Amino acid sequence: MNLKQLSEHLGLSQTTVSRALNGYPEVNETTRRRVERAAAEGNYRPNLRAMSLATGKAMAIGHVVPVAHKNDVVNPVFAEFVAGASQTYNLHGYELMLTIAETKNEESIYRSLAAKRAVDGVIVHSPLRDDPRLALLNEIGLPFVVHGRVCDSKTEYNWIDMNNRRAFKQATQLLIDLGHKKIALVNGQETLSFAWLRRQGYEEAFKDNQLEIEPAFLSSAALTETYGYEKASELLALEKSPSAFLVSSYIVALGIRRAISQAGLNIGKDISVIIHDDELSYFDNSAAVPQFTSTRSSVREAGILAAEMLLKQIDDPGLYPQTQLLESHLTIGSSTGPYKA
Amino acid sequence: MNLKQLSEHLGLSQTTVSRALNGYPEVNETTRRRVERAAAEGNYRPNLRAMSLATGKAMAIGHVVPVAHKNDVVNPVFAEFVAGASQTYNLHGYELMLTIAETKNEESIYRSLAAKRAVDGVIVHSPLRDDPRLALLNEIGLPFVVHGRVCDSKTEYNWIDMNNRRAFKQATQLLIDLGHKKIALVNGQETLSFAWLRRQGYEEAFKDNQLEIEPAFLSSAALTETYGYEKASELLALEKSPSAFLVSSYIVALGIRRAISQAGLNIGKDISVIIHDDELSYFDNSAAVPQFTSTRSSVREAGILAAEMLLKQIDDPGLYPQTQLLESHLTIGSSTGPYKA
DNA sequence: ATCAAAATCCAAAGCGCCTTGAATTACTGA
DNA sequence: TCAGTAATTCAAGGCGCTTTGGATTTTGAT
Repeated sequence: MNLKQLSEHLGLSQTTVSRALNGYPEVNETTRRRVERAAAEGNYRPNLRAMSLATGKAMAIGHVVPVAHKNDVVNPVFAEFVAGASQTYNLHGYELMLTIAETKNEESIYRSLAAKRAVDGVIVHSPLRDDPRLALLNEIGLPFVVHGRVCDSKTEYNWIDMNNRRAFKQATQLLIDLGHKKIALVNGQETLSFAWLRRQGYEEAFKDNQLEIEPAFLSSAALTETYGYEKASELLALEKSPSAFLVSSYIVALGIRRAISQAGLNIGKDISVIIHDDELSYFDNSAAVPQFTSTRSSVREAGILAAEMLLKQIDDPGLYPQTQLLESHLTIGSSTGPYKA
Repeated sequence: MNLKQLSEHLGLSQTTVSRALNGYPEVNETTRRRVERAAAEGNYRPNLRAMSLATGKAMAIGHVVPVAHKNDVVNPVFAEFVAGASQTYNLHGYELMLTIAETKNEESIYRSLAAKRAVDGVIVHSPLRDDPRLALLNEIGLPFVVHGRVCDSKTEYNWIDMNNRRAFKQATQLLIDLGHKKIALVNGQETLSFAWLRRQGYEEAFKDNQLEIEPAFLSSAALTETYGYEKASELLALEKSPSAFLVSSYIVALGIRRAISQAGLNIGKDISVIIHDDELSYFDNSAAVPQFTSTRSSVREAGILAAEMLLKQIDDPGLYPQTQLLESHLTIGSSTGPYKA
């Protein structure tokens, strides 16, 4: 069923039917209702491609998720973020176009999306400290929102981020207050800006308390369970081993927990652990007393907000770049306790 | 840069340029090269929407991922599957349109996708034992491939699945061979067909060995870490507690491991655990001696194959329904050992 | 040199929608 | 009653591409 058929069926012109359905004022209310009823009965929806062509809007948003290599880790955060964004798009009649792209192909994918007019804007995932995608997207003139921030950017741009620096400073301070000094930071890859900012928070807390950082306690890598396990095993075997771990994700913490229990130690008693909790739905850390003390921030919520921000930008291209900094909530669980010598 | 501009620039008709770029034979090789060069220089790509409208093909595939309620668990398997599928689409010039949909909205989303002509076909995720989506998609005539199988379907349809029944039968048999009789099955929701089939495999092994199933040892729920922890804690506290766990996912097994170590027991010695391993990239279980004994099957690979199957079906709508059953590999890790009284 | 066949190229129609500008009808006040 | 205005409706053009059917040029064999 297309517009032509529908309008013939109704004995009206295509113009009138189109206007009736799109809420234009210059159509009689009675007619409008008649049209709407017929459209519903015939299960009529405007052909998306024809509509797009006529209006010049793709009614789609691109999400380009980078992976380093073909079979590399897909950041588990992305599914949750996308679940949030998808909610927003559904509400506004937009589609979500997803591409998982190897980093080396990213530029050509963005260019292609723009040239093909496949999307009205994109969400940039996993920004780097100094991310070439900003310049690229500005050059090709595709509206975008970054999930995270680009630390070294000179220009303004739309972003939404969790306050990584503050979260990790706060968490470090909590550990210091508990008497810990040997605090290992098990971080994500520090070319990624979120990890870099977390490290800064960690360092600031040490500086504020005039404590020295032990370089061996700093590590960064892709956030897998194995990484957590291996790093913690290694650190716990040291003569001067850490008494606390500050960990960038729940998944990594699971590996750390494995190493700790294998070493015969007790989380929350012998060793303290604080994680950042993105509130992934299959890792529920929200019990009355959560298993992990954590800095918490819903990444699904971030997805909703990022999508809203982007749609706003698309609606009004003249808008001054929007930014939004979400605060995390430090929640005490059973994985932290006072330092024991 | 659009076709009109490009053809004017070249002093050719739009017809010729279009044909040159689309590989039609009726164009001089010299001309074709000239056109291709100019197109590359001008970074010309056909407008996707215009192309779609003209050809009647959307050049997009829909993935509708169901969640029970708005903030419910997004199956972590989906991200990995989609990463595979996306590879295939990139290769063939298709886009991936993603919707996270509450179950109650699914029907309207499929109908809308079809009526809007937004996609050429869809992948059906997380099929139920008796899934209404098959009839729906057949009714609206949208090509589809199911990731998994619908147990009670009378009609033929395209699917790709892992041999869940055989995998869990084999795993159960391994445990029985090791002397275990009290084997707990920690399964996914058994309205979902994968979980139902796994349960059947488990039951068949028991029957083959003339063993009785203890009903208290069967459980099923959404696959979260917490579920694993709580269920294992509960079972281990029983007077007659299981000596082995057969677990539907890595994530759930992490919770079980937590419960086991909290009970002061040792995995692989006091208690055996076998998991099904979807080879999620952030849970690497592929060490020389993996931490978990597992039935293994790459869900990313399944994504690649499912996408190829669907594209084939779209290319040739007359094709007889294709099916593909992937076998898993039983790999011995350090989480299993002989039964100790 | 000639003519049919093959090789190139082109003009124009059409995909399904929105939107401009004009035409028709209904309503208002004098 | 009638012009003047407001309320409805419509015809037609255009978005950027593919494709049909036809026109033109080249080629090859006689």
